[in-house]
Amino acid sequence: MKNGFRNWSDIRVFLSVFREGSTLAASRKLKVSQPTVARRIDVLERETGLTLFERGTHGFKPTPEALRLVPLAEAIEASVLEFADCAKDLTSTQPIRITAYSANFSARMIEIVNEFSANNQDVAFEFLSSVRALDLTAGEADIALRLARTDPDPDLICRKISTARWSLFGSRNYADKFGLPRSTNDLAGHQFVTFQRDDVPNVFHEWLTNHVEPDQIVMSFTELELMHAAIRSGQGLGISNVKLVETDMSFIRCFDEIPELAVPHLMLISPEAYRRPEVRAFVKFFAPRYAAIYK
Amino acid sequence: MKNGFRNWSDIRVFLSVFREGSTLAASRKLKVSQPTVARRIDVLERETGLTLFERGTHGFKPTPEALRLVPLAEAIEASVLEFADCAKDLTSTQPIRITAYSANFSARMIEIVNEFSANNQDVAFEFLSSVRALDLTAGEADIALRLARTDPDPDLICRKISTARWSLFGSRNYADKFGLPRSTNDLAGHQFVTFQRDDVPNVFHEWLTNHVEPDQIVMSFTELELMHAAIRSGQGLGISNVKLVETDMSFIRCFDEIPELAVPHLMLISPEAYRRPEVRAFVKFFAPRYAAIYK
DNA sequence: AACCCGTTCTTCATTTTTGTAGAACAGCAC
DNA sequence: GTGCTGTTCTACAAAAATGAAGAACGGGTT
Repeated sequence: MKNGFRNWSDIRVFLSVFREGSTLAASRKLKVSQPTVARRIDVLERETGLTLFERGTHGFKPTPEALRLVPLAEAIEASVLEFADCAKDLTSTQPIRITAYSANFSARMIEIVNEFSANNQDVAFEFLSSVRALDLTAGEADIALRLARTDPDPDLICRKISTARWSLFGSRNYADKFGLPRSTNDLAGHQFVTFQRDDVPNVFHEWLTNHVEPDQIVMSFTELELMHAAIRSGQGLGISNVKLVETDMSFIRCFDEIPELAVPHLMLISPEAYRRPEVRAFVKFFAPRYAAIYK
Repeated sequence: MKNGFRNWSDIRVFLSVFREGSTLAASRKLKVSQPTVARRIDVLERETGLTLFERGTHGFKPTPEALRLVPLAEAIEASVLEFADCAKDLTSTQPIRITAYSANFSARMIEIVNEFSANNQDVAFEFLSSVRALDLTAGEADIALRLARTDPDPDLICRKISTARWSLFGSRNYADKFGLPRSTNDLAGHQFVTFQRDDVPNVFHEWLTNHVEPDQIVMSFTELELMHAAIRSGQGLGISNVKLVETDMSFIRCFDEIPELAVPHLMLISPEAYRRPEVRAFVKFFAPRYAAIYK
C-alpha cells in the first residue's frame, strides 16, 4: 500500500509519541518496538515534509508544526473510535445462529438459552433447524449442535456434549400385534421403517439393510419426524436416539443400545463467530448445561 | 504495527472498494494489486467481526453492515484530508532557505528569484550567506549554491550551474606602482594578499604558497570581502573568481585563468526539501536562468 | 455451444516492515 | 569521576505484506 497519503495509522503513532513524550514510552503503549515507532515518525515527517519532533536523549520534543497538527490528528482518532464503536455495535446486534436437527431444540435447551438471554439482553438468537449439516465456515450458521461421525473441521471450535446412543424401538400397538425382538438375532419376521435422504449419512438405514431382508423394510422416509410417527402408529420398528425418545411413552425399546451406532455429540463453533465476545460467553454458559441434559 | 484496531488505512481501502464496486477497480484507483485489496478487506472483516461485502464474480456487493459504516469511514477520510491540508499549508509557509557565499547573491540572481516569486506569491525565501558549506542533510538549508571540489553527497539533488574559473588580479594602483606579472613564472618580487580560514578548503592559499615565497604574502584574511578590498586598494595581488569580479573595473587580470583552480559550480538541494512541490518548481525555474549568468 | 471479458482466488517470489540486540549519548546521583 | 537509567539510533534477522502470474468462475454476446 504505497501510494497517496499512505499510512493513516502513522497518525496514531504521532499522537502516542506526542502524548508519551518519547518513542520508547509510545512503543510500550502501542505494543510495538521502539525502532518501529521511530521509523513511523520518520516516514510521517518525510511524507508531510515537516519536522514534527526534535530528537533528544530524553525523548522527542514536538515542534510548533506538530502542535498545530495535534488537534487534527485527534479528530481523526475520534472518527476512528466512532467507526470502531459502530462496528462493534453491528457485531453485537447480529444474532447468534444455532443450527441443529429440530428435535434437538428441546424445551430444556430453549430454557438454557433463555437463562443466558436473561443476563445478556442485547444478544439475539436465531435457530436454524436442519438435518443437513450447515457449513459453519461458509457462514451459514455460527454454532452447530451435531453428531460427528467424522472428525470435524479442525478450524472449528469444538465442545463435547455427549455420546449419542441408538437402539431399536417399537410401539405398544406393534408389540401387542407382533411382539418385539429381544436381540439383533431376532429380527426375522418383523417389519421396519427407516429414514433415508441424499444429503445426510444414512448410517441407520445401512445398519438395517445389513441386518434384515429388504422386504422387511416396509416404509422409508426423508423426514425423521415422519419415521417417528410411523413407529408410534405401529407401522414397524425403527432406529432412534435413546435420549430423544426416552420421554416419549409410546416408544418401547426392543433391546440394549447398538454399540456400533454410538456417535459423539458435539457443539461446534465457527472461529469467526467465536471472535465475538457474546458468542464466547454463550458457549461457556451453554455447553455444560446442555451437556447435562444428556447425563 | 500489529495491535489495536490496527490499520487505519484499511478504512481507505474499504471506501474505495465500496465506491468502485470491485477489488479490481479499487486496486486501479489505489495503485496497488488486486490481491492486496482483497486481503486488506479480509483483514478488516476479521477485525470488525463483520461481513462487509458479498463476493461475486462481478464484484463485491456491500452488506447492510457495510452501508452503516460508510458514513463513518467518510468522516475519517474527511479528517485525514484536513490533516493533510494543514500539513501541506505548514510546509508551504516554510521559506525556501538558500545558502551561498554572499557575493553569489548578485542582483541578477535576486532578480530571478523575484521573477519566480511574482508567479508564486505564497513562497517565501530566506538567504543564508555563508562561506562555510551549510549541511543540507542536517537541514541547515534547503538549497546551496556551491563550488564542489569534491563529489557532493550523492543523496543531494544536483544541478550544474557552471565551472568557476580563477585568476590572479591586481588593481590599477598596484599596476602603476609595481606592474603586473605576465605569467605564473613572473611572480617574483610581487606582493600577495590571501584568504584563509579553518572551516573551508584553502585551495587558493595553497596555490599561492606553492608558487611564491612566504614573505611575498603580505596579508591574509578570513573574509573574502576583506581580501577583495585589499586587492582593490593595491595592497597586493590576489586570486579571485573571474566571473565574480568581471564587472568590477578596479580589478585587473594579470594573465589567463589558472586551470588547476577551475571547479564545478553547483546548485545542490536536500532531498527533504525537494519533496516540497514549490521547491521543485523553484529549482526548475531558477537553475537554467542562474546558469545563464555564467555563460 | 463457444468465446470473450471482468472478476475473484491461489500460489510463489520479492519487497517491505518489524523485532532484537547492542552501541552511543546525556543527565543524574553518589 | 563512576555507575545507573532512560533514551535514540543502527545493523541484521525474521516476519509480514505485496506483486505477478495463472486458474477458475459467471455473465453476456455471437
